[in-house]
Amino acid sequence: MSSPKKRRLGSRYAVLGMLSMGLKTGYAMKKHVEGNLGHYWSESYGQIYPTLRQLVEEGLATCSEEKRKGKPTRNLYAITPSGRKELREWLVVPPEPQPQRSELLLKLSLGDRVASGKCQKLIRDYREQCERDLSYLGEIESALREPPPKHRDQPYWLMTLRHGRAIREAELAWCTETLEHLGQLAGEEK
Amino acid sequence: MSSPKKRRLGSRYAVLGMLSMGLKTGYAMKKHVEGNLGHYWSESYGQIYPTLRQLVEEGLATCSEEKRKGKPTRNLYAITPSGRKELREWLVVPPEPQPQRSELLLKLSLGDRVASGKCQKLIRDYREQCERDLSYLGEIESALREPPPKHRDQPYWLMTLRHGRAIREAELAWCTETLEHLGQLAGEEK
DNA sequence: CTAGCCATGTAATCCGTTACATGATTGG
DNA sequence: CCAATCATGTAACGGATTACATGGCTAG
Repeated sequence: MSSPKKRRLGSRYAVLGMLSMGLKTGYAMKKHVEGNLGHYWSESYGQIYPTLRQLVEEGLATCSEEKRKGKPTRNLYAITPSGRKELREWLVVPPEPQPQRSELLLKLSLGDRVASGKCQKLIRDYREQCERDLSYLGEIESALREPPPKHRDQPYWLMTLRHGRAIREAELAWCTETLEHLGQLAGEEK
Repeated sequence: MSSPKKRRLGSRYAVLGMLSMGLKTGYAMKKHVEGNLGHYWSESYGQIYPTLRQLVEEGLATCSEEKRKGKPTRNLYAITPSGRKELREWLVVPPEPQPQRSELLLKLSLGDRVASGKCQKLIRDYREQCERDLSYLGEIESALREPPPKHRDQPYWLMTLRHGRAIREAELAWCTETLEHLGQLAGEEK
């Protein structure tokens, strides 16, 4: 009974979460995702606005129009008590492992089909990407540590940043290792 | 001009790649994905069969029906020279960073909304998942190393396995670190 | 004046999984 | 006889991005 339908609903709770942080407009949420959650989350307007409307319909959020002189009218959203409740319930459900696809690894696994230099380029490009990611994470982190008024969520945000750093550093090490292996393969070939 | 449409096309090349490895049926490809690529790729029948048909239409693969006594009839596919060419071209295009979403990190970032024990459980569960993944990767690896007849792709498959291991080990370390941080937070709270 | 930001929203499209439908053979 | 495995495929659904459409204000 009650077939165990697997619905993702990620966007729904991301939006609800941002409401719980005090973000009030769809626009602000998009900016927040781009600027702060970029390393582990993404969200598009096409998801955000319909989701906000739906949350209001379900009574998990409220909406009020704000008319301001000299600025565009905007819709201000706020989370309701039942919204907070549903968010808390979702937070404690262990996320089921999401099947991830890595285009890089797929390409690498077929590396035998191309010249070894091409494979190495693939890895070197990826290594550079990781380095860029690391410096980007560093920027977010220092921005987050700087001002005295610690946000209540700050300690948790730091944990997510540390995760990003740990992964990227592991990837860097793997790139180095893999470049060596590719070099050996290219050598044997001759 | 020529608007830069971003199409993913991942499944297309995954299938083409498996054809280039000598896999001949859609069924076999599904099994191969489940058994060997599971740690970095997934593919469903709903993708595989239509893709195979499309590849034949485009001349990148051929199809022949094989009738066997005592076994179900099956369609045998094979890659064509132009298929190999297109695959090789795709292989050297650097994959653009795919926006990834981590439900775990999203939940953790909102950890302030639930009791600290709940957060710790989230991380402990995740740590166990990583450990399971690691032993699964170990199984694949030993199966891959065992028999003398080295597959031509074996060295590359080992690289992807090392990637999985590197990431999972980094995640384990992060879990440990994060549990400590959560413990401290819970302590301060009192 | 014009580029860029604030702000909202929708429609088309793509990508992918799940569930369903079918059916033969083999091994216990 | 029944379950598992081999084997193929489609339809429905869901989730997410992209592109489009609109428009006012501000700073250079």
